[in-house]
Amino acid sequence: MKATTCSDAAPFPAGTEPPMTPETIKVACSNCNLRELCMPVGLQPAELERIDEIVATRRKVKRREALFHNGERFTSLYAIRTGVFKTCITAEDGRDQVTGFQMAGEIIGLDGIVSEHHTCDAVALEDSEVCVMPFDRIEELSREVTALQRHVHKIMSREIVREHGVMLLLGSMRAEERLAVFLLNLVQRLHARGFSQSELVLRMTREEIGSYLGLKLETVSRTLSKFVEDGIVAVQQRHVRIVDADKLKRIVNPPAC
Amino acid sequence: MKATTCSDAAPFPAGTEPPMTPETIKVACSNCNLRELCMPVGLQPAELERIDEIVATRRKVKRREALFHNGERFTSLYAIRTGVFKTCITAEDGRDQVTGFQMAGEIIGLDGIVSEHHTCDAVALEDSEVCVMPFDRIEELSREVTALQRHVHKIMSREIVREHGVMLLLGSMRAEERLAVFLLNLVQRLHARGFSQSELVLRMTREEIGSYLGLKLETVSRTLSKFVEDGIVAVQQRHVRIVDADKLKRIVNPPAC
DNA sequence: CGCCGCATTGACGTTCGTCAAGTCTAGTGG
DNA sequence: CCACTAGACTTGACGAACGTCAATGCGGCG
Repeated sequence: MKATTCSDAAPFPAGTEPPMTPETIKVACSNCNLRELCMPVGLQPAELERIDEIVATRRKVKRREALFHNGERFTSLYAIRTGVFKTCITAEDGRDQVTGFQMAGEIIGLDGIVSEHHTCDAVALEDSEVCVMPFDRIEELSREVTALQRHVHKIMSREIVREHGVMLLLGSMRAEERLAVFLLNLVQRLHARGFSQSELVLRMTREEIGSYLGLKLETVSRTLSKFVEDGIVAVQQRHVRIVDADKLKRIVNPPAC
Repeated sequence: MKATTCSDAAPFPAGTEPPMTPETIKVACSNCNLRELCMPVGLQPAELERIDEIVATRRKVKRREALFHNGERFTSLYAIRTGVFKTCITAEDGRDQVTGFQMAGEIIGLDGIVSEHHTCDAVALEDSEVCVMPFDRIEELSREVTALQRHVHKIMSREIVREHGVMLLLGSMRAEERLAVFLLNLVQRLHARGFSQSELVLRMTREEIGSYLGLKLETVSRTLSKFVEDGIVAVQQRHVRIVDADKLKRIVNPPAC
């Protein structure tokens, strides 16, 4: 059985408009099949029409290419249409830290608002496509469409809450717990996008996983191997099948005493 | 010499209005001396007047008391007027993680926007006072006052960027670096509020510092002791004097090779 | 004055990082 | 189509950093 992943046969058809020239395509959120992931729900038809004004263009980003770089001027937020990204910051001494992995329907670029410049790199882990949403347009429209204003606030708040969770993970969990949390989170997000609950393809290297989880790549590899020994997952390179989800959850939440 | 701290003789006089009844005092941002810390700058007089509508009341919070609890319904953001808070989340198994320490002029409660419920506890580390800013009022007004809208976005983005920094710290720094970063950050923020560049009073326990930095309290204590041995700081209980700021900075950023 | 919470310090153990060797796979070019 | 190579991954041996456990010290408050 072939693992379904974000880039393999998507549960939603990939395109909703007829074929066009690759760059600077005019697009509409109103009939985008990812709408329920990245846009507010319960909009009036008139509002929905206005929301379409937000997305200026789409942009394709090839594997290993950056959507934006640290230091670059901030102009837009990006909604991921297809593909997977990592965001990472780099310390002065060269150490870098993956701050997140983002997939279809998720928004990147929020870090740039405060200083008008991006403070991290966003790099595609596979060939990807994003909707470019100029931020001044978002601000303008969210003054008029209350639901959009609320939605923007929620997206930012959600990111803050997510990061709190990562801080808990990095601050107080052991390697096995970190990896278990990571796998469960990934598979849950993929499932929300119509993919398998038990199979996934890692789009990132062991080193990138390690960077995100505050571990060295060898520790990630060893911990995965231990999960395999314990019959919790089956691993073949980047293909992971969760064999015993309960055991995996018990690593995170040991049975109450 | 007595260390100046957030609660000792403040560089700005504590009150800007005549004495009133302790709870539910009507207040004005327009003549608050913390304005440049928590409000947008460059407002028109008319806008400034409208901003005053945001703060509904003030609220005093005693040491160890919570401003809000995890799970509580979210209604308002809070601007700290005096005092210091910690925010912390608790995992199912009881472990908890301090996600930040906040002081005068900083905003807490952003975590609650996404789900309409707070996802962390905010606890005063000393007797404190906050301005209560009902969020629906903020949203309403920020539809009309562009500078406020932009400001709200920046505050949230700033929190996201701050947390990226904490992730870097937790994910890849050693105990000495973490503590050095922590002390430098604290003293820098206090300095921005008119306090000493070299002296501070820790309002939190070693355990709380450890929780924030992903270390055990013993490690915090030992690392502080090492800093004292190395002539970097002088410590007496919670009073810390930075003796050699350069050495402290060199722990974070070792000289380039 | 005595108690209690907080902090310090030491001895020891565990976890994870480091270094190194070796394997596997996907991608490239002949 | 196949051989080659570079990058990714695995595994082992060892060591360092930090956690754990425990004893003790110190200060503030009732």
